[in-house]
Amino acid sequence: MRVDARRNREHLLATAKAVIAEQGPEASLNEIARRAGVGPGTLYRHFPTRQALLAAVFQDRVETLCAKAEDLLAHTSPDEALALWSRDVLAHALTDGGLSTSMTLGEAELGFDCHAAMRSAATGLLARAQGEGRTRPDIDVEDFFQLVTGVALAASELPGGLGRAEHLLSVTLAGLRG
Amino acid sequence: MRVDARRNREHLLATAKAVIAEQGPEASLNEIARRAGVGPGTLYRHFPTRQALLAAVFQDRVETLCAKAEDLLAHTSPDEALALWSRDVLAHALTDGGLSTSMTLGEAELGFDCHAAMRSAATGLLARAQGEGRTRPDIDVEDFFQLVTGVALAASELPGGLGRAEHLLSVTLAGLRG
DNA sequence: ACCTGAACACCGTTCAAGT
DNA sequence: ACCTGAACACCGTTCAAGT
Repeated sequence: MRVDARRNREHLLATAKAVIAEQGPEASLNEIARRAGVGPGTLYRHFPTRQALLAAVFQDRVETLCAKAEDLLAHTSPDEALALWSRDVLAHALTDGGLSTSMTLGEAELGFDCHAAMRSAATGLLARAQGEGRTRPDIDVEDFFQLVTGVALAASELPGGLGRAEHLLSVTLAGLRG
Repeated sequence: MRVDARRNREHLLATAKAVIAEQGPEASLNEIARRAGVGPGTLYRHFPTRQALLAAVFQDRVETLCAKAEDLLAHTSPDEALALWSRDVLAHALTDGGLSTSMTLGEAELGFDCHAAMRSAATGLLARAQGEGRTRPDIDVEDFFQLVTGVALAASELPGGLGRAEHLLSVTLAGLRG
């Protein structure tokens, strides 16, 4: 990779993070390129699809969430771990519409498959909560994610912020216990 | 209202219903006008905003939902009425992305305020379920709607259809009972 | 090898000109 | 009074031409 290419990529990514923080994940790609002082073709060269760009933008946060899952798995009781991680996922989801992108991301992008990473982090927490804790056994990882995603999507449409979202999440978590 | 204006309006509405059934609520307004054989200005004259158009398109279904609520209020037990109505709302939501529009609709459009209508229908069902039934008292109508909307939004992003959505809803309803 | 930016087909929206 | 459709400023996306 040529030096100017590498520099372009980094600058595009930094610009994308800023613009997406301002305008959300639907931000105009042309504007990102414009602000980065680069032609639209250059953006497409580095990030062939919007999803590829979003994966790169959110990668850090998803990795942090996965690390947090490992940590909770090792140091917290089954039910509490699941509840705490759900809240973290919710907070991530409410920041720049991060979840819908991280969750929906189907295929590996840039050697980093957000969907699989989140799924495997959640699988451990959920299985333990179902074995040693009080979580209903007829729930799978996909159900769990859809419920948390649902609360996040609904809460992001109406005002109320994280506080309201956490209230809704507490209802959902109660449902998961039966 | 002139006869040609009235005819244009009706034809636009019918065309909009068809196009939205095909492409969802984000369908191109220009295309709706084009298919109706009318200039875009004419569509804007009759429906000044997209929300106004969507309100007209979904009005029948929202009215049906409200009538159903009245019915359940009169003829079904508190808990069952709330559960059955939730399922109806969910089914509506999964058809052409109907819910997000009906729910988010803030102000009166065409003398028909979807949001208020749905809210008042739900208020009766929820209050009764909290008084005579087993529903948690710390839930208000807005919470209830957000939770159902959340399940609908999440279920509409991933495959699985109404069946999967009903499974998720059952978890949420369990949560509403504490 | 990589960047460039004009170009294409769209979008929502407006508004002068018509009837 | 109502309709018309060209026009405007955008959008995502592509690709020949440059360096």
